[in-house]
Amino acid sequence: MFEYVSIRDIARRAGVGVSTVSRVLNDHPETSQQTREKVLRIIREVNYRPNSRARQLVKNTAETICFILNNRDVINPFHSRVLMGVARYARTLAKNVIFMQFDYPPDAPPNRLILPLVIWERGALDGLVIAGTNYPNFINAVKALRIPFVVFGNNLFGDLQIRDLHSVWFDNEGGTRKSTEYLIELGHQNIWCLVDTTKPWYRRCYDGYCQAMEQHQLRLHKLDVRIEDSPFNAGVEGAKQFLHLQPQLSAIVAGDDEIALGVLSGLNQNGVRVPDDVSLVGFDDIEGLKFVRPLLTTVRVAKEKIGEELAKLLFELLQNRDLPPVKRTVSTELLVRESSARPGRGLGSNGLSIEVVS
Amino acid sequence: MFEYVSIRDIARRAGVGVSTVSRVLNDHPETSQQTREKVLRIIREVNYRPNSRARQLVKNTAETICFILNNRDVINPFHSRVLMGVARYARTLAKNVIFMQFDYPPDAPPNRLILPLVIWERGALDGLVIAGTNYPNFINAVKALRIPFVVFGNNLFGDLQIRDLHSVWFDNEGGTRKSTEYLIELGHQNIWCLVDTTKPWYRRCYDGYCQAMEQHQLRLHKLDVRIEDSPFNAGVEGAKQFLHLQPQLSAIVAGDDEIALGVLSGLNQNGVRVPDDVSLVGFDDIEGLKFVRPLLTTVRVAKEKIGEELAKLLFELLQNRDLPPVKRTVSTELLVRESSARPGRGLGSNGLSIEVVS
DNA sequence: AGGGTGGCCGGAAACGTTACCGTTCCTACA
DNA sequence: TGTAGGAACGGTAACGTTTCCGGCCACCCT
Repeated sequence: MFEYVSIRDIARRAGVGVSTVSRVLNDHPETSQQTREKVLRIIREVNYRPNSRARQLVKNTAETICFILNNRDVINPFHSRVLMGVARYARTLAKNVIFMQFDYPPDAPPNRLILPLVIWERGALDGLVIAGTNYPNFINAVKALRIPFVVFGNNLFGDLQIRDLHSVWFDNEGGTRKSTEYLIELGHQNIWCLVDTTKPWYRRCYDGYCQAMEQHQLRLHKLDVRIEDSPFNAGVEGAKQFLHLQPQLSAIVAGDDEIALGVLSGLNQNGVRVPDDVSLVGFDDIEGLKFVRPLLTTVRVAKEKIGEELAKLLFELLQNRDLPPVKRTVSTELLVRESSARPGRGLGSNGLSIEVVS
Repeated sequence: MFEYVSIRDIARRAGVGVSTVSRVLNDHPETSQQTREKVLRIIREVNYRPNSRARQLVKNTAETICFILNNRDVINPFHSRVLMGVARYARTLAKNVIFMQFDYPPDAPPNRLILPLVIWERGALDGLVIAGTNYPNFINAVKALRIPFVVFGNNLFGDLQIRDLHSVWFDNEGGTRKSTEYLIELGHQNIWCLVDTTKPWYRRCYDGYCQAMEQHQLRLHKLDVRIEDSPFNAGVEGAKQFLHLQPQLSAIVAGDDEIALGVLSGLNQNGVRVPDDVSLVGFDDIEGLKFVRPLLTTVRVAKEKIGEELAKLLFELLQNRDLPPVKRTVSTELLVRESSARPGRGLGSNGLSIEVVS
């Protein structure tokens, strides 16, 4: 190795006690100006850097949280933004963020779930941000460890008591309601919603769609598909079914942007033009779609803000362990672009393309 | 708080010494079968979980590395794959990965750089994976701390002595050489390379292109642009200049996929068809391009593999601090899709579309 | 002059482990 | 029977901090 200089060395060289050095390091007021300066000088001279592990041991804090991405084999653009939000917020508080990916079977009982070591052990973590796709068993297993945690709500499966959790959501329902209302205001009536209602998040989309339609006393049209792997492919498949419904069908609300892209692709291949023949709206505002024409009208989710709120809530919880469970929602914003237009042919997109920027 | 059970409690309850409990916990052989079982039973009964901080303190290891993403305000799809590779590899060794984003001015002297606390302090980290865009000052500042580190090489600026670093690269030069050679084999001769040679990584692309061209004694054509923010826009601009060169120009090698998309967009807008009029190849194989037609011929980079190699190299270095500096390169692979074809009109892409899958 | 007060500081216990070292006890072998 | 040796285990000193407690001294007030 190489020479390790500890607080005791500093104390010796400065001719003071270790507690004095500690006080200087931690900006405690009960030190005289000159001792403080002397100590600081020595510290700089020998390039002393305190050992955080020892401090954490005695202060019983890790200064670290864990962002755990469950049941995902990649960090998709959505979650990478969320992670960034968490990391950024944590940094303002000089806390660290451990990133961890973890897979677990949804049906294993909580006490049989083998959690990552860093979670199971004591002291490595102050708290946990649970992201990715999640099921009750994992949440309950973490709960049993009595470690403070917050959950990203939208991709949560099962019948958890949300009111017992600290969670952050984006407003899936409100967003889809907004996009549906926008279509209605454009003059569309025959609006279809393409979702997979076995997934709670798509289900909430559908609920938002229903609210808007019912308020305007329009008939509900649902195309309910099973999305296993690729939402894009589901969209392509959906488009095929929509072909039979043309031209009565005049607009489509897709559960997310990937589905919408599938629909777009499927319709294009069959000569149906968007938005001339059919209007299309998505959800999420995923990145990397600036190359696709027509530009997709969608609902923007402030992804980084979600991460920020997750971290903020967790640190609030760490400050006050008795904080009553709270569900926070990050609002969404309609982004009108090129894939939507008034019904009735010939009305191209150009005249209507308005970009809303926050 | 709530009751904290320590190794001493276990020892007391089991009627053994603390060292015996420790031996059981760490699978040391010098324990009898029955003591071991008794201790384990008590541990389960009271749900004891060892405190990792204390262990780390005495063993002088953090079991943790840090993935630091420098000078990026988002985790782009490329780096999210790299991070995933690092996290996955670390997990096989039961190590943790701290994720951190950090910005620094390229021109600040190393000793004036204020590093993140977790790096500067002792004990929080065993080593460092340096990713994102980097400059010599940061590397030197980390070097001065004597903390083991590895660097993702491709986005490195400046005249660092690479031979003094542990670094992992993907083969930018070889990849572009391959894609250029492929175009040459298709029959193209008038091939242009669109890059920004002030950036080392694009420079390496250009070098690869040159190697292929020179080997076949073809004339070099470089369109050298300055890319400040958006490679896509640079591509669009580049396309405009290419218009004047048509129809002599028959193929374009773009520095990366984003540039290529800009070129594609720019050419399309001006009625030049890809690949019928001009062939186009990119670099990186970025995700989310499955929606763009024609599908882009490009060079695939095994992004997750890069992360894996970074982590692997770092842990090797932690095992053996005297490991001589090594530069490892992850190979690339040509991905022939739809944006490239034989020169001479009318030859559409369909007949030539071959997907190479690893 | 004596006592009270407050600023400053040093000693040492604690945090929860691991690792070293020494002790005990049992077995095997001369 | 005596002893060597090894298995099993307990005590305790570390690891490098923070914090509590008590002591010293200077100063001020009565």
